Amino acid sequence: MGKKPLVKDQIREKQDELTAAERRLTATLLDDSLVAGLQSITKLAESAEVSTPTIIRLARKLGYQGFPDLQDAIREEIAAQMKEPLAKLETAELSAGKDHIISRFAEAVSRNINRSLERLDLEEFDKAAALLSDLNRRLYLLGGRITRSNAHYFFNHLQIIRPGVTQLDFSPSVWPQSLLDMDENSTLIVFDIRRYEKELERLAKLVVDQGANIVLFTDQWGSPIERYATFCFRSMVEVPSSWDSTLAINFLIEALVAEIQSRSDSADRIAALEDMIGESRIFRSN
Amino acid sequence: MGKKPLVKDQIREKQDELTAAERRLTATLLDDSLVAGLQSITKLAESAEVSTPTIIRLARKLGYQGFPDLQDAIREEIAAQMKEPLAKLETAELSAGKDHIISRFAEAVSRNINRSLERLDLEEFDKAAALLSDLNRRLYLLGGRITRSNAHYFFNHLQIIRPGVTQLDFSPSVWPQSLLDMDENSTLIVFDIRRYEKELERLAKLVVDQGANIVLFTDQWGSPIERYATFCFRSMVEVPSSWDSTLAINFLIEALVAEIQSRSDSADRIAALEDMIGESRIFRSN
DNA sequence: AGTATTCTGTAGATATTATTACAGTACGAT
DNA sequence: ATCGTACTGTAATAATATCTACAGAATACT
Repeated sequence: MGKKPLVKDQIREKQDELTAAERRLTATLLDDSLVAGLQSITKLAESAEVSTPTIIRLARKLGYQGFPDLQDAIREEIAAQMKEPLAKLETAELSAGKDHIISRFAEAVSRNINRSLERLDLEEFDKAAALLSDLNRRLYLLGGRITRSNAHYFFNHLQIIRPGVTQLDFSPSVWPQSLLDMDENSTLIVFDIRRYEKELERLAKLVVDQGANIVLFTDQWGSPIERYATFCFRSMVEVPSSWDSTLAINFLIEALVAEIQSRSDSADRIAALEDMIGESRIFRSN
Repeated sequence: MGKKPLVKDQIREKQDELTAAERRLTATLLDDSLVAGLQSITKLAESAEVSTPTIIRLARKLGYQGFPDLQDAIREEIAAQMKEPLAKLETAELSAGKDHIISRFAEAVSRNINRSLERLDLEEFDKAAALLSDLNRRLYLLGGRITRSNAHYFFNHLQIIRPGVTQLDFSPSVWPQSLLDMDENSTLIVFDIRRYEKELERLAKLVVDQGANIVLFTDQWGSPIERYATFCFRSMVEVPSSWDSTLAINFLIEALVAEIQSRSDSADRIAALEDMIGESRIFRSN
């Protein structure tokens, strides 16, 4: 069985060979992500302001036997879309926005988070959260050229939630100092997406040799560090940009922060911090 | 007209008063985000392995006149969901995952990005992108306690794409030095979500007084800095966590990076940078 | 302008679907 | 065990949808 083409695409493709009434019809359909096509042929005819035979003729032009046949295809397509955690943008940005970067970007991001979540093993997530919540373990964070921001974001939160969290400097020259401390009671959280950085891999090896665990965040292709990692989270990163998107990675970070927070009852800790911030603010303001 | 309840919720609500066959039916429906309900009553009956009258009886129990009436409701509901750029997760994580943090988080994030994009004015986005692409202007970035990571992420990319980009230190004590340079040819990109930070606001005022522009990224409620900002992007940040989610903000950052990149033809610049990185890597690796 | 061609809709035939009435079945209570 | 109640499906009927045939309208081409 060959893969069926999407009705949406079929319509776009044949747009040129369509007649006026048929275009009125396809406009109504596309306007609505095809949902309008799930009504009865009569109702659809009314809302598109064409006659019912026009609808049947279109269905045949697209290669279907009749209207119910087309309807089945549409229903399947919509069902497939609904299954996705985050559906494509496509029809959302109406009028001028169709080809806007925001529109294309949203579509890609949806796909990325979708696919990333599909692959995500919830048990692994929970175990990783447990590991990172363990107050007997020290945490170290490290990112690459781009992902250092993500590492920092994670660090920023972890540091507030629990003690024993250290962010490694981006410069390898100062790593050795922290490296000394990493043992079997340590966990290194490392971010490495393409282009994978040699220095990170070398550090990972050293760290594992000293008995520490590694939690890795990488892209869909997987960093070489995977072989050293106890937990590995792959996220999709491709977007219509010269740059990769770390949004799916950020999603995981934020979800982990929420989970770790709820595991380590850190209400006291945060309250204390808030106090300190409050005081220092009073101190610094006029 | 009162707002109609969602079919999905109606089903869940009445779950207790449903009979065995009816439950079989609702299981089939919910399993499929209700899409199965858009088939003919006959087909639906087959796939749920109940008789057609059972379907009608369920429709009546839910308060509809008959099957077509229920179908209309379902279609509307699905149409509404399809209109959202990013649909809710809900049904996606089947099995054990329903109440998992990942599931709830994904739903919240969908809503956040959805709403944020709905509000987003594409023209404003384009104008902001143009402003940030203007090589005659210097850019300064600054974030708050949490958002400094976002600022850093943006900085990280901007710095590669174009010259004249500076990240302000998080500590207000060293601001004055950069402040001296900010004039009508400067743009300050500032991130400020709740709890809005007084220091940022004061800086914003000073900066505007000196003639610089401000591009602000804030949350749905809006930072006090809005009054000083030339461009202001509000994003939804609430998630089931003790922390706010900056994912919608990151979305904007990444989209802006893509757009700015494509405007400022920075291929040469990046190639040069890649060279430098390559060399320094060779240098550092044995 | 006239003719050929294509497009589109009307109306009725056909097929399918939704509904109803009723009967059988399962199950719990007395 | 028997009765009663509630559940479920079968089969016939009513309603509706789909499709076909045909004819009028629009368009393109001499």
